Amino acid sequence: MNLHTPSNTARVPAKAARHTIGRAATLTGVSAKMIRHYETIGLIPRTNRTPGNYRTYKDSDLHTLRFIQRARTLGFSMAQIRVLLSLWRNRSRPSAQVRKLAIDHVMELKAKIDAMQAMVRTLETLVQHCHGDTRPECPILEDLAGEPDKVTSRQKASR
Amino acid sequence: MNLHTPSNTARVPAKAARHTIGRAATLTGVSAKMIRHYETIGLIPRTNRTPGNYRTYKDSDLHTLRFIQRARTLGFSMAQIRVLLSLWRNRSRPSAQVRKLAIDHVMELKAKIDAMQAMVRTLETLVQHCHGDTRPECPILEDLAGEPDKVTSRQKASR
DNA sequence: CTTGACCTTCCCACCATGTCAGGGTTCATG
DNA sequence: CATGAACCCTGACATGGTGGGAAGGTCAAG
Repeated sequence: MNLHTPSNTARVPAKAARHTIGRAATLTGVSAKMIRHYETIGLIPRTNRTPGNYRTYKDSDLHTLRFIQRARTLGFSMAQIRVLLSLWRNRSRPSAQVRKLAIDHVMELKAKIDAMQAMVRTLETLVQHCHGDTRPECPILEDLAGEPDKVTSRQKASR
Repeated sequence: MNLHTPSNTARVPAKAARHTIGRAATLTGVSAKMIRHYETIGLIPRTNRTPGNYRTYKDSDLHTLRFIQRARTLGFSMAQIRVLLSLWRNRSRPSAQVRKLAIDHVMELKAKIDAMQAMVRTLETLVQHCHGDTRPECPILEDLAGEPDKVTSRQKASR
């Protein structure tokens, strides 16, 4: 380990620690595959390489990777993260821009949540009315088949 | 229109109505593109063709397509729909099977909803604490950057 | 016969991630 | 110094569900 740092540990300020992609992956929670991918799509800059063509990452690179990982955890898309990164790096960004981006994302999330909740409501109604035994009658299939439909009336109301 | 049916309308029982893929698409809400796709992946059988190699759809085919469309609306995956279709066609299915499939799907949906709601909670907290003006200070970016983090404490609790 | 609307097949793109193959590098140990 | 394990490199292909487009065939109406 410590690929190219002098084995000298006490004298050097340890700032220049460099890591291979595998170490960067375990240290940041971003898989090596994804790190390479982010590089090819230009989300992160190309890093230095060793003479043997291995990518090397310094601590500030890890910081960026953790930023990306955290943003993914919050559900931001790559496109949004690209913007977030540039705002992060821009010391004079207006926080309103960041805030707007986050609010837009929250609205997207809420829209998706609403859509899925509507599905859940319909499905739960159907499930409630299905015997769930060995008999073939099944309101779920009847609903999907668009049959006269005594049960849900396709839940046009109550949305 | 009515590509190959005799223009005779009164005598023929009108059962044998056949439609081109475009008509099938507008009548079912499934795009022509998707109808072809469903055929190639074996979700629906290959239909008859006209002498000019056009696909033709009869009313029962439209019924199947509407079934698929409705199932997509409810968020079922292609794999699940494949099963649902076979259960639908099997007159002696036990309704328990259908019910279980629906319940599993509901659980998947709820898990996704929960995950997204967690994102929303975190983001809304961050948004609340962001001034959103011309100043660069921004708790959102600070959180993403993993800074000491006075605001959310990454919301470890309250899950 | 021409025109325009429709159809055919085939290929590419998205998004984020994983997997696999075939080969090269690094480094500790023998 | 040589070897082997662990790691890295690139590149290709898959996922799921959908859209887009190119290049060409078919149909019906004018």
